[in-house]
Amino acid sequence: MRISDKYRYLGIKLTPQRLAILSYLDGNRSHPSAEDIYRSVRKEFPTMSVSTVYNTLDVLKEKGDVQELTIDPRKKRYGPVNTPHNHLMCNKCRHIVDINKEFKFTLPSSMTEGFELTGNHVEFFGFCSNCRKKQ
Amino acid sequence: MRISDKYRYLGIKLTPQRLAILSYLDGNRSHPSAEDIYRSVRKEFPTMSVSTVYNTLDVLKEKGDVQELTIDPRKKRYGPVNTPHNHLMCNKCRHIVDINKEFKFTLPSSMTEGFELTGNHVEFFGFCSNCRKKQ
DNA sequence: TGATTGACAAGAATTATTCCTGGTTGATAA
DNA sequence: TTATCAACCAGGAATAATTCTTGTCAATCA
Repeated sequence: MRISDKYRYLGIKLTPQRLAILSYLDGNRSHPSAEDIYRSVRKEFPTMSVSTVYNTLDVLKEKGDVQELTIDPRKKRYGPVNTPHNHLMCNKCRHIVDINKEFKFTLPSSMTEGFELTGNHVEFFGFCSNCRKKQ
Repeated sequence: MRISDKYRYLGIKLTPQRLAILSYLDGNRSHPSAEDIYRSVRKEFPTMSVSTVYNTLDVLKEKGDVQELTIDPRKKRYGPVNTPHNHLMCNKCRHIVDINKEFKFTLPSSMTEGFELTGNHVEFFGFCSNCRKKQ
């Protein structure tokens, strides 16, 4: 099902704002924050407000079309679905390295409590070469 | 190296407050927030302030003795190192299920950019049985 | 003893996010 | 076509978590 059909089916409008955010995220590997998205989409829609960005991201996330990433403990970051988002973060300086590798695990259904799994995210942590020196 | 020796070696004081937080987290599987830790440790140290909790957690984290967890996008949560913290979260209602399974894998050193790895965290996401009904 | 430094408490300031309100739009049905 | 209704959105206020700042204290060391 195409996404526009899906939204029509759900009785939800795929408004220009929503499309703009979706297309900004499509293929985007930079894990932007809401603020980043706001700044970019605002060029096209100067009247758009931050709350609309948050609202929209929530809607798209609920529909499974956008991923909320939890790499950065300070703020939420977002990305398209269907791209692996695995990261390695330094405990000290928060430097983040992308791990371009996909991990496929399955969980025994006894553990999933009826969830429909849509993806996973593996976060490695440790100390980067700079911070290793004095720990 | 014992932790007290390590801290002496680093020229850092393992103060009563720091010890209290360390021991509160030791073996703790409830992924408490800074607030939770504050409320608990305050019983023993009534004068302790929230900023001390945050400072202390930062120090302990930098030293690799405490893990900052990113399960909950609303606030930071903390846990002892060396315990697996894997989760399954609903994209819609944010319901979180603990996955009591340990995933052990390594990364090829070509990907780690000189990091010293100390752990990992696997987060599964999807839709819980309630939210599956209307997506 | 005096100076230096790390640690701490308290509260102010900041920042990301959510909430609220009122107006607008677009689809639907009379 | 027009009325109705719900979804949508902008703007800004409110909230909650976290960080920053400042003054004080205690331990360490010259």
